[in-house]
Order: sequence, then structure tokens, then C-alpha cells
Amino acid sequence: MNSKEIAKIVGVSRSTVSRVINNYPDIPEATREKVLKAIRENNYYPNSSARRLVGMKSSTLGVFVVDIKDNEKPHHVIENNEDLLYGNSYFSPFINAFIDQANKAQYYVLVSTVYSSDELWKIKSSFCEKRIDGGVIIGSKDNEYEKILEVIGKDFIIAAVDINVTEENKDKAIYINLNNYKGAFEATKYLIDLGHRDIGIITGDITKLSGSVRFESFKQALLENGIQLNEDYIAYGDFTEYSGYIGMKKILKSSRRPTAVFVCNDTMAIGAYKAIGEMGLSIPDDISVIGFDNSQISQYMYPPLTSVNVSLPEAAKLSADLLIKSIEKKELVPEVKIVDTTIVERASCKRIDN
Amino acid sequence: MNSKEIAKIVGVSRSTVSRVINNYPDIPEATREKVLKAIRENNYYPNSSARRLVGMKSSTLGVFVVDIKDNEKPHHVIENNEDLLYGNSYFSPFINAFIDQANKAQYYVLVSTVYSSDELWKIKSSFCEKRIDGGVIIGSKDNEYEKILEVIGKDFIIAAVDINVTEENKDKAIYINLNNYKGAFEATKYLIDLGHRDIGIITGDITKLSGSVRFESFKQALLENGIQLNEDYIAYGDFTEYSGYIGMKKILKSSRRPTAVFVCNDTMAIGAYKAIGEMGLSIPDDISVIGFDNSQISQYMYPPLTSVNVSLPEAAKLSADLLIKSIEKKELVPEVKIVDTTIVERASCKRIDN
DNA sequence: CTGAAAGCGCTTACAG
DNA sequence: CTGAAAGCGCTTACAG
Repeated sequence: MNSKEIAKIVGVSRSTVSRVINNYPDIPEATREKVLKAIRENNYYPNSSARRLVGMKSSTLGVFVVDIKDNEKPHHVIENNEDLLYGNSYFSPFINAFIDQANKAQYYVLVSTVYSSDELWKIKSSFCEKRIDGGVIIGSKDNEYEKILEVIGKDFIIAAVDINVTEENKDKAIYINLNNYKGAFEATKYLIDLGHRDIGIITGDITKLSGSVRFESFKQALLENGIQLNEDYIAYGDFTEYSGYIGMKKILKSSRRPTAVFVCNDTMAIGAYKAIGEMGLSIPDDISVIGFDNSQISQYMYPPLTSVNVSLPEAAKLSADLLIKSIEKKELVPEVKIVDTTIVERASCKRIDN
Repeated sequence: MNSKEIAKIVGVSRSTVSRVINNYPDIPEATREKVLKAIRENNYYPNSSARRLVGMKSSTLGVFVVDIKDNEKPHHVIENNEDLLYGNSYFSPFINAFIDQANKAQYYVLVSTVYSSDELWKIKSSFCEKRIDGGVIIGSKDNEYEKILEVIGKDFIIAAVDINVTEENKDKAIYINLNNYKGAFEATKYLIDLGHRDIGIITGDITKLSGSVRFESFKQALLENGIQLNEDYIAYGDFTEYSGYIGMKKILKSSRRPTAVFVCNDTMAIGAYKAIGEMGLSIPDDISVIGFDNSQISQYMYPPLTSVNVSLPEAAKLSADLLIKSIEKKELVPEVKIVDTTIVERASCKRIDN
């Protein structure tokens, strides 16, 4: 079944069929009705490839989940480790919300994963083969993102999440950033307000924007509150559960233990909990812990983890909306959006007296 | 940049360019090299729509996540409830593994969500508009699936997860089922072997295959072990956290409490844990709990939940592989595959003396 | 081994 | 208001 057959059935030309499908004005109601009826009765769906070929939009958005691990790490702590995306639930809320928002606007969503530099071609080919009208990149480090930008050129409608915006790149994409600075600052302030002075940190991957900003903000918050940062209280992690475990072990070995630790994401907090448990310490009595991301798991941890909520679903909806806005406008509308953060208090932090 | 331009640059015809792209034999190595070089240097990517239009495959697989809720339910227990897919992490491992497997075979993946019967068109149009070469449906109830089958006709390559295979439908799709019977049987047997005789159940949505089978299997296991099923110990849930909460409350009101409960999925177990906590009871000392799905959260619950593992990633990989097999063969190869289950022991069940 | 030509199914100026 | 025709970018018999 194609438009020609529909045309024959109704007794009009393909042009007319096309016009009613595309909602042209100036078509007599009677004709429109007849065509629509034939379409319905014959179960006709216009071929999407043919439409694209003549320059219509594909009504498809891409989401590229970049999760490149250059150096393999041991994962003793992780049970059931599958080591790939499906072992990492961090991106799922984003992907799911993005699909949902796109679908609402009648767009389809192509999802691709990039696990190594060799797979960057997936992003390029999706754009160059004209499979998508626009796409969002999430999970990439700044340097990877620069490489991607080079590769796909500047003629595409593209959005990036959690990427450092510079003079150089600011006109080349839509940027959705998380208010990491405020979130980390408030998390630190929260611990200080609870009376803590000996505060540690397990950082994220500081080659990612969210990793470096959370760390800087933590230091700034201590500084502004006249608190000395103890080098022993710093552990450099990489956002994985295992690094949280190792990091907390390291911190707990300090001659004088901190009374609170800011763990830069919830996944590392899981590892940190294990380390604390193994040392026979208890949360929050012996040590307070605050996480970041407010991931699904945080509410089920024991004790439930106080965490900084950054709404990935909100970031996803923003990405989809802005991408679609640019697509309908037929050109990239560069923009920078910041998704806000709030602290979700649970039971992992305790007030202490000095 | 198109194939014509490449042809001009190299000094051959478009036919020849096309032949090298599609790896035709009988092309002199010299010609092949020259064409490849021009393609590389000019950053040429064949237009996917044009290729599809002449009958090539789209190299795209669809995954349709069906999550239709006919009647809205209260969700008091759920914090941060967004009520949509991204509030439901159950499907994520499947989606992610499916994408991964498809990408490995050089296929793209289109993901769509269906939250109400009105949105069933998404499935139909993806197929009929020729956006995908094949697709898998997950999360649908048997009756919804039948409706989908009707709608999309029988000319497409389609797979379905967790659907009852009948004489009627068995030739119309590829079926990937979970070994719910064995899993539920072993879970029940596990409790019995631990010495439990007063065993309750919170069922899943028994209009879904996995819901009804797990329940039937539970009853059968009790029967074969000469244990009487107490009506007070049955709570009918629907796989949601809230129904687990309500279900456990109901069961705990029995004049004589059961010593163990089989909760038909982990999400409901979360609710059940809360109910048990609120009654001032402790797991597993006062009551043993076993879940189903071995979801990511189960290992972080307190105490960690013993659960039946069904590998959704494995089901996903199977779906992708079989779909691709049919596509390459250019016709549906109906098949039924069963994904196996195993019990993952953690700390929520205890041996008791009779 | 290779080119000219047809054709996939659509949309959109163009002309009336 | 509407039809005939061109053209989107590819692949594939067909003929040589």
C-alpha cells in the first residue's frame, strides 16, 4: 500500500493524498474526508524513508550514552558485575525520561552506547547517515566531547549534558548542566551546620565536569567557613562503587577520623557504606555520610542516605525540548541551561556537639 | 556529499561506488582502494533513507516497553514517585542489554514506551512506516499482546517477552519466556527446606504471565510437599511497591502469622519490608522473606534480600540475536526460548525449628 | 569488470 | 483547488 494506490482508490492524484497527510490548507473538507477514510481503511502508513529522502525530518532523536573506561579497574566489591551500561543504572532515568518526553512530541528515539573511543563512529554515523534530526550526548568527559565535536562537524543539532562550556564550544551545541557547584556547596554547608569540622571527601572522576566542580565547590565551602582541609581526608575516586570503598578505607585510616564525609555520588556511597561497616563503625553515630545524585537506591540503603538531588529526568526533558525546538526551527539554537539541586534529608547524617 | 560526487572524484560510475560500499566481489583491488580513499577523505556516509527505500534493511531494531496501567493506584509509600517508566527501573537492564547486543551486531535501536492503550499506535507505526526491521515487546499483558498482534498484522518480525505461548499465536512471533515456574517452585521449596510450614505469598499481577505462573507454581510446591495453603496468607498484589506494602500488612494481621513469605517480585518486597518494619517485626528473625527478580536494589536492602535471579540481560540478548537472525533470513523464524532462574541467597531468610 | 537506466515512495514547486 | 513532473540518493538487474 502506497500513496499512489490510495490516490487511485479515492480518485485523486498522489499530490492530493500527500497534501491531506501533511495538513495543507485549502483542501475541501469532502476530499480530505475521503482520503482520510481510504488511508484508515487500507491501513496505509507513509514510508518514513521516502519522506526523509525528500527532505522532511526523520522525527527521530538520538541519545548517546558515553561510558568510556580507559583503564580497567578491579570490582571486587560489586556483586553481579556486568561492567557495562546495564550494570550502571545511573543513566537509566535520563534515557527513560528522554524517550518519554520525545515520544510525547511525536519523536522517536534512537539510543546508542559508546564504551570505547573506537565506538565514537556510532555518533558520527547516526548523524551523517541522516538517521536522526538531532541528538544528545551524556556521560562524556570534556576531552571526549571535544573529540566528538570535531568528528561530527558543526552542521548538526546537538546537545550535551555535563560539559564545560567554553568560548570555543559555546556556539556549537545546546548545553544542559547540573548545578554541581551549588549542590556540593550546600552539601558541605549542611555538614558544617550539623556541627562537623573534620570533614572528608571522596571525589568523583575529576576529569569529568561534575567531578571537578563538586570537588572545587567543597573546598570553597570549607574555606568560606574557616575550616581547614586535611589532606588525609581526601580520597580521589572515579564515581564507581569500588572507588568509594577504597576511598573510605583510606580516609578511615587517618590518625584522627573525620566525623563526616561528603561522597561525590551515591554509587561510591554504597562502597563507602561497606567500608564503614567492615571497620565496625556505624552511620551516622560514628560518621556522617552525604551523597550526591539522590539515586533510586539511596532511599533503600541502610541507613537511608542523605543525598543531593539532581533531577536527571528534568535534564532529559530539557534536552529533548531544546533539541526539538532547534529542529523545528531548522537550525541549532545554542543555549546553556542549568538544572538545579536540592538536598534530600534522610538518616545518614547526625548533628554533633563540638 | 553523495555517491555521485564520490563517483566523479574517483572517475567511476555511481554503480561502482555502490558496489564497493556493499562489498561486491569482482572489483579490482585498485578501484576498490581508490573509492574507499575518496569516501574516507570526503567524509561520505551513504544516506540511510535512500538505502532503505530501495529495499535494504534499516538496520534498526525496535524495543517497545509496554506499561499500561488501567486503574490508577495510590502510591503513598513511594518517595519521589514519577509514576512513569523512569520511576520503574525494572525494564532498564533489559533495554540496556538489548541496545548493547544490537549495537554489537551493527544495528541501531529505537526505544518506545507505551503507557496506555491509546499509544499502541507507536508500535504499529514503527513497523508500518518501515522504521525498523524487527522489534521486541516487553511488559505487556497477554490480552494487550493479542491486541498488538491484531494491529500489526503478521508480516513483521517480532519478538515478545513473558507472553503465554498458545496454538493460536505460536507461529506469529519469537517468544522469550522466563522460567517462572521453576523459579517460584524453587523459592517455595527453599523456604520449606528451611523448615517453614506457615508460608504466605504476595502475588504479582496475575493477569500477566509471570504473575499467574509464579502463583500457580507456589501452590504446586506446597501441595507436593504436603503443606496446607492458608487463605489468610495470600495477598494479591500487582508488582508495585505499594501493593507489597498493603499485602504484607494484610498477611501480618492473620491470627497466626506465617513464618515466611514468598513475595513475587523485589519491588513488592520493598513495600513488604516497610510493612514489617512498621509492625516492629524484624527480618529474618520474626519472618523470612524471599523475593523474585534479583533486582539491583535487592543487594542493598536491609537485610539484603534473598531473591530468585532471572537474567533480564540474558533475555534481552536472546531477543536481539533471534530478531537479527530472522532479519538476515528475511523472514520470521518462530521460536520459544526459556531463560533460566537461580536463587541468590542473601540474608532475609532463616532456618527455623519445628 | 562496469556504466546507463529504472525505480523505491514520497513531497513540492510549477502551471493551470 | 489540483495534477503532472521532477527529484531526493541510493541499489540492482541489464547489457555490454
